[in-house]
Amino acid sequence: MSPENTPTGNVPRVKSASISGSAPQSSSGPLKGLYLRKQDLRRGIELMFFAYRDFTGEADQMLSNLDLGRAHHRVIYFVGRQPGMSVSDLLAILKITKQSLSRVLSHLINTGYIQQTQGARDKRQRLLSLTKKGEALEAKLTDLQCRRFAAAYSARGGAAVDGFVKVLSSLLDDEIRSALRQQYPDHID
Amino acid sequence: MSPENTPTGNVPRVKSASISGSAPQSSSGPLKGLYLRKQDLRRGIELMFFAYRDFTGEADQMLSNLDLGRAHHRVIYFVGRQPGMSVSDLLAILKITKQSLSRVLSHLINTGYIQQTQGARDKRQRLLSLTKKGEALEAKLTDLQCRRFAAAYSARGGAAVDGFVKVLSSLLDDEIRSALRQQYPDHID
DNA sequence: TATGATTGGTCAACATAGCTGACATAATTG
DNA sequence: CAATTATGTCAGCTATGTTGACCAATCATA
Repeated sequence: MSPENTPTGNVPRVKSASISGSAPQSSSGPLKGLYLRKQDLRRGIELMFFAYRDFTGEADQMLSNLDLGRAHHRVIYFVGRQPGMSVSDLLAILKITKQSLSRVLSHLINTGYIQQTQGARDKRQRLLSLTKKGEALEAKLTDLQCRRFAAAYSARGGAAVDGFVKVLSSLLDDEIRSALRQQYPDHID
Repeated sequence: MSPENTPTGNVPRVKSASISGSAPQSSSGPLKGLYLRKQDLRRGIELMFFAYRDFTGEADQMLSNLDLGRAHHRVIYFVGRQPGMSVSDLLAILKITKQSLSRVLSHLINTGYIQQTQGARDKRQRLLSLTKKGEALEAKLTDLQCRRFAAAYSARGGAAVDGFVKVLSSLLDDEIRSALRQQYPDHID
């Protein structure tokens, strides 16, 4: 990136999407338009990378002790969130192929974390839910991650949480954002 | 998770890390302590999952057209961010094994995206930097992701960005957070 | 009711990107 | 000189994604 190599003290900005045309002044005002500098955007990129890795790290560790991976975690998490969901519901959320899901899901069924029941209205459907064993694992994993969020939220306060949720929502693809908007009744969007 | 199955309208909270002992009241005040409900924490978990996927999606697409993957992207990104870094610097950032890095890095060197120069002070070091070709690719990829951040930041404003950065920082492992604190002069932490 | 679409599953093969373990070379450091 | 460090390499394994080709059961409808 050529503007990255501009000489000392320069503050390059991205050349798109300015909402109000007004340019930023001086520095470091908490509410000023001064958060579109290249360095601020890169900080966002890097925070997403590191935070995602740390956010998943503890759960990954616990999972590996059970010979499970992050893919299993996702299945357990979303089935626990919405028991009775169909396989195609899950595929739509995870956005992976059914062959990829099958490997993981079969294993979770064979090892007694997840059970399937035939759909009542549509007998083709295999509705997914956690077994007692699955619920116990989901609880441990989700508690781990919730604790991390609770600590971060508590440390930063409600206004920061509000901004966090708003910005994350705006980072989503439109399709996903509108899907989530329906699921969270009090979603900030 | 058993509290997940509590009957209608219940609002279970996580059982740790309350900073001020004060309990939350009523609902929906933007600044109140009412952001530690289980559903709020799960929303955070899910937003991280979806936002990270969407955030990396566009770049992944562009990379796959060049027969590169996300691992190559990380190398290109961090070398572009800090040209002249050593291999062990990069390993410390990525937290992968040198064997994993080697596969990706060798490929990037062979295909002319990255070059190595012998360290002056320590001749064992191979200092990494982007070639012109590498700079061009880094620029395209980073621009893609910066655009997404710029749009989100613009849409939500400086206060939201501030909260976003604060909460993401607090989600980090301590070790990473203190490392980042040094790199960003005006970091909110 | 016959046909076509949907839901879910399977087999096979492949790619990416992580891992461990065992070595090797060159340069630095004590 | 000996130990440590920085880097690289070979070999093999695992997890998780991908295509493509099928198949069976069920549903919806002309």
